[in-house]
Amino acid sequence: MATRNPQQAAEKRRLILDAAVRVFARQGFHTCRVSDIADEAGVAYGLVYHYFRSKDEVLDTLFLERWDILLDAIREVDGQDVAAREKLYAIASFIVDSYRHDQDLMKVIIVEVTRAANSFGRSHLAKIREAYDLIAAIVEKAQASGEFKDTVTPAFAAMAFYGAIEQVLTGWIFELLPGAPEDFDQAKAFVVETICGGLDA
Amino acid sequence: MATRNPQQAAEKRRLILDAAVRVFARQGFHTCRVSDIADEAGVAYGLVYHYFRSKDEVLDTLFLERWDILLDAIREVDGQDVAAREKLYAIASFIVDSYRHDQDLMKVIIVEVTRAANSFGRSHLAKIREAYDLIAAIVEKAQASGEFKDTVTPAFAAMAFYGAIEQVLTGWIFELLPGAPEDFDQAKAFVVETICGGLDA
Amino acid sequence: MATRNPQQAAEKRRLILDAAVRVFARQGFHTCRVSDIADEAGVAYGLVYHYFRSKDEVLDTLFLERWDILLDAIREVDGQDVAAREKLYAIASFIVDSYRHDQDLMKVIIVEVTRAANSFGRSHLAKIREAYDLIAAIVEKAQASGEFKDTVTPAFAAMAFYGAIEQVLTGWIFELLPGAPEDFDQAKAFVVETICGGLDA
Amino acid sequence: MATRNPQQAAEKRRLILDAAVRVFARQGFHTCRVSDIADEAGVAYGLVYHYFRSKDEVLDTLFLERWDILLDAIREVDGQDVAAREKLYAIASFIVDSYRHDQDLMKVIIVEVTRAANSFGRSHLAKIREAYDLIAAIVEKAQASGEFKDTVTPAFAAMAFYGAIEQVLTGWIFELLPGAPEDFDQAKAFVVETICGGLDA
DNA sequence: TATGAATGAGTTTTCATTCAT
DNA sequence: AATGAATGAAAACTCATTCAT
Repeated sequence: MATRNPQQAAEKRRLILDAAVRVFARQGFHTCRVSDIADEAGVAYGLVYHYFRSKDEVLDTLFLERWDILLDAIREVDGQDVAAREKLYAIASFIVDSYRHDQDLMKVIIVEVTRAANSFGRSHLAKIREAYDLIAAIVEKAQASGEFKDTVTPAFAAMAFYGAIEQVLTGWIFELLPGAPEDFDQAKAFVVETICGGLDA
Repeated sequence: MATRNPQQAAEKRRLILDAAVRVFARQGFHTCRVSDIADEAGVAYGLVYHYFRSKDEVLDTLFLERWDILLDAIREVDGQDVAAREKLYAIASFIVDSYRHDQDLMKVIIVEVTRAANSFGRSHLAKIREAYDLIAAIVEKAQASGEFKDTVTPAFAAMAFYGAIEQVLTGWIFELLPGAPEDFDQAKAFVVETICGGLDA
Repeated sequence: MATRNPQQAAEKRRLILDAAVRVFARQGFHTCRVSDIADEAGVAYGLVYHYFRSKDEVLDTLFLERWDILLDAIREVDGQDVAAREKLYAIASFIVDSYRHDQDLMKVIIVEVTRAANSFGRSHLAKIREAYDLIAAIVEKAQASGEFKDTVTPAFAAMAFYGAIEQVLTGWIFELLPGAPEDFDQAKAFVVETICGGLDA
Repeated sequence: MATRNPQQAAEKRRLILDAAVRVFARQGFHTCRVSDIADEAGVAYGLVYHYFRSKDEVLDTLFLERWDILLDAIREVDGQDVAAREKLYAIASFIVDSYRHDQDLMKVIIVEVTRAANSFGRSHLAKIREAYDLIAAIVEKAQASGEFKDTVTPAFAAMAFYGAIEQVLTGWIFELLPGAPEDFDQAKAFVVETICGGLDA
């Protein structure tokens, strides 16, 4: 058989990545075997190792692809000339929509990386932290401009904001919160309403 | 007396549990070996299996011991006749103090159970949820009494509140947030300030 | 508590042996644990080791007790002045009655010792062989006296005779043959009828 | 070609099975380790698990391969238009020749499966029983035709016949009976002579 | 005699990774 | 690029036996 062209090769790589998302979401990273990924992708066992150095690298790739998109989104939001509350809404919106659009992928990223700081997330801590820092910077500027009170540190506020969102996604993932389509948009508003507006009457 | 007294036996069991906390915190549950626990406790390998059916059961025990204390604390707080904001402060306070008092134990519970819903936490989801539900009930009553706005659902507010705290602890655990002694008390106030008071000026 | 008298001590030992029979019959020698025996006997774990050097010795004891009785029975039968056919009937009868009287014990002896020549029976091969030899001697004398044909060697005839009986017991044990009370006496006659009379019309 | 050819793969599998026979015969199934099989076969540890799900499955495979051949042989014998006595001779002959041809394999099958009804044979009881039933059917037809007396039930006669043969093989295996080459053919005749002709003069 | 806690050696199985084709 | 056979390290768990009381 003639050598496939680069385009086709890239497609196989993608095929494996997409299969990995489904398998990781279904079985968990540690519970699945490399052969499960190959089977799901419909390719030979060894091909996974042709495109990736290790099982870890598959997850690394998935995480980095997505997280860089998130970081870009946050940076873009930050660059806009809108209120901080708007910015936080846009970020929450982006994350929630990411989940709505590809639940498996976000489940994998949150469950296997972001909330697995002791195992997998460890090596991505710096990358994950970038998101927190970007959010903190938004808060900091809002405090400087007087839009936000300065009763809490920006770093703390960023953690509270991100923690709230991630907890909500986790709630959906493990069916602790109702996750019907309409709940997604509601959640965006709720997060901002809670963090910015507060619960107090 | 025909046998070692129960007191001594219980002490060995405790010895193993305490050693496990240190080992799990240091190496992670999945990365450590049962022999690491035995070595840390200074007992023979087999004794771990004399007191616990499996490595899992050791972690189960640690989690349940602590989580039941947390649930009791929340229930007690809820029973008091104080403002909801006070209650949330008391809960945040309890959790933060738990961390201050035994960082290893809380690290293990959060990293290996609470945030590992896909592996270990799966079997404890119902138990974990109890905490969310208790907090939600506090919010619900506060909304009914007019102390809290009813712009968000109680379940959502509970997740945001708990998610914010856990994220802060995670920040301390992985050194993403300053965790000096004075930061602990500050954090208690910050959480409530953020969730109840909101960031808006 | 005052020291038990020898009588009582012997009783405890018996208690353990009898419990072991039930446990070995139910779970098999290799599958059961020493603690199962102790539990079944209602004594402490360590007491088994007070009376027996090892788990093996418990089975050894059970086997030797019974097998010596069998050897004595065969010798006694052989000593009587009756036809060889009568002798073989008496031996078959003794073995079948042993099974009828204590199915668990005979199951253990056959399944765990006699038919486990590769593991446990290995060390008792000489003892087991004594039975074959005694039977062979009976056959040999019968051939010499003209009661039996000398078309087969005595050793062979003994193996065929014993093998037939043991196979029948095995059939009962594993429910491959009907084992109702009336089948026991029938079997005694069948064995002799087959081995001595032959199947040919 | 993209992969080792199937022929080679099958050969490795066979290599492992043949090595297992030698190891099981020499050390016994329970006493040997999987690594012993791999070493004997000259392959890597893991390859055993590439071809077989477990150590048990290796023995399962050996047993079923051989036992199905035995069942086929019995069925073929039964299909021939010869006297029942001839049929029983042919069966005894087949079993004895099986032993002569591959002593290790037959030792393993008898010692580890057929006579280990409490452990391994348990799961093969139905399969083992098929042999008894086929033999019983032969006896039954012979009784119907008048070739055999009907003094014993066919099921019983089958057990006596098979038990006698197996006991003889066991005698060879454990050197309780002389197992010189000439003894093999003699044994075939002896079994039939004993079971069909009887010992009585 | 009696108890049961304490010991630790031993083995199956899993599965990521490598490699010959 | 593609295949899947081959490799072997790693660890949980079991349980017979010992021993302090």
